[in-house]
Amino acid sequence: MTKQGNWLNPREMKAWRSYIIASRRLLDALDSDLDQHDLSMADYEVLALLSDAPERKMRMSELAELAMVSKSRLSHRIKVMEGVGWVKREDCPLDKRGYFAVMTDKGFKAIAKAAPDHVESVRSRLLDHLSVKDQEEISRIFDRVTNKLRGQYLAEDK
Amino acid sequence: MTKQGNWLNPREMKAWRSYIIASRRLLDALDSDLDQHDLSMADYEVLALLSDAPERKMRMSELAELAMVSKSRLSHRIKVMEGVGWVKREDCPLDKRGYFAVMTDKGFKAIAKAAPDHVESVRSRLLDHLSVKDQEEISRIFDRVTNKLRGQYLAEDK
DNA sequence: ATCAAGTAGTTGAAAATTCAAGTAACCTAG
DNA sequence: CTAGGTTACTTGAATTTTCAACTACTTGAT
Repeated sequence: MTKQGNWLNPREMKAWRSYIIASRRLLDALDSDLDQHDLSMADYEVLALLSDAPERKMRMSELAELAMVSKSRLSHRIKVMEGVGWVKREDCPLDKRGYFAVMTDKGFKAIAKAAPDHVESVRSRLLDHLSVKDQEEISRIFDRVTNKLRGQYLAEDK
Repeated sequence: MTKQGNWLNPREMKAWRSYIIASRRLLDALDSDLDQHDLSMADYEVLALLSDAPERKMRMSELAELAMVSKSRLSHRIKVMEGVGWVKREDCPLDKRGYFAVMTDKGFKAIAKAAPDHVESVRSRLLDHLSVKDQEEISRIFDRVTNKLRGQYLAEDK
């Protein structure tokens, strides 16, 4: 797995650093833009997924998978969102091990309030600086990266 | 600051989602590749910066800034790295408030050992899937994003 | 010289995240 | 129908990160 001795050439190094630095700054900015709504990007994503789901409810596992967080983390997070009154748990009749996370009206209002600001934030921090061509390049390139990563993940073990 | 009502069109949405999903997976993969060396990306970055610095030492503030982490976080992190014997603190004679973080030989060995694997990881997870053209696009696009973010940051307040 | 404000860095507590178990239910081969 | 393995999720403890002081020093204006 470790074919060594291959340092990055200047072009590669540049691409890597440009990407990683912009990404760290960008994610920080987006996160701090969400502060005013008492949300993090991760929580936003969870609520956004829930709000789009049929009946605004989703199995914990599915939610964890789509939001790309661990089950444990989701579990903890849902507990605090439950405390705030944004979601409830509901047990699943078909599989008694399972639970649904169900968004409350209050939760829906919270995300409906945050969403326009978040969209504006994504725009002003990122999209506004990309031409149509750039956007297409980004989609193409990062879709490929995701596909490769998925392949590697599957190949590596489970 | 909130010019509203502007949802993302499909192209924008696609670019945003492709980027964010790939990035989350990529960063996760890189981080877990570093596990074998008992390092996180953030710690790796700190050590890499130190190892490149003259005398392998750097002022805490400068290190925090370049590594893009808070002073507090760096302080805590350096404390654990000190515990492992990778760095030491040394006080700065010119400014008695200040400290240097100094990389030890042991720390240097640790990062020298991790570096080739990390580079290979960045390659296999990202760079290998980018053409030369792609790399140039990435550099161009994300440099612009960083510049805009810097500008916004300055404009917003401090 | 003095004092107010700013800078460098640390600290401890609180919040978030990860990690390793743990519980309960489901599934399947015999 | 049942033992063994897997799946769904939670939990508590450990680690990490953030947050809000706090100390000590420096700087600059008077």
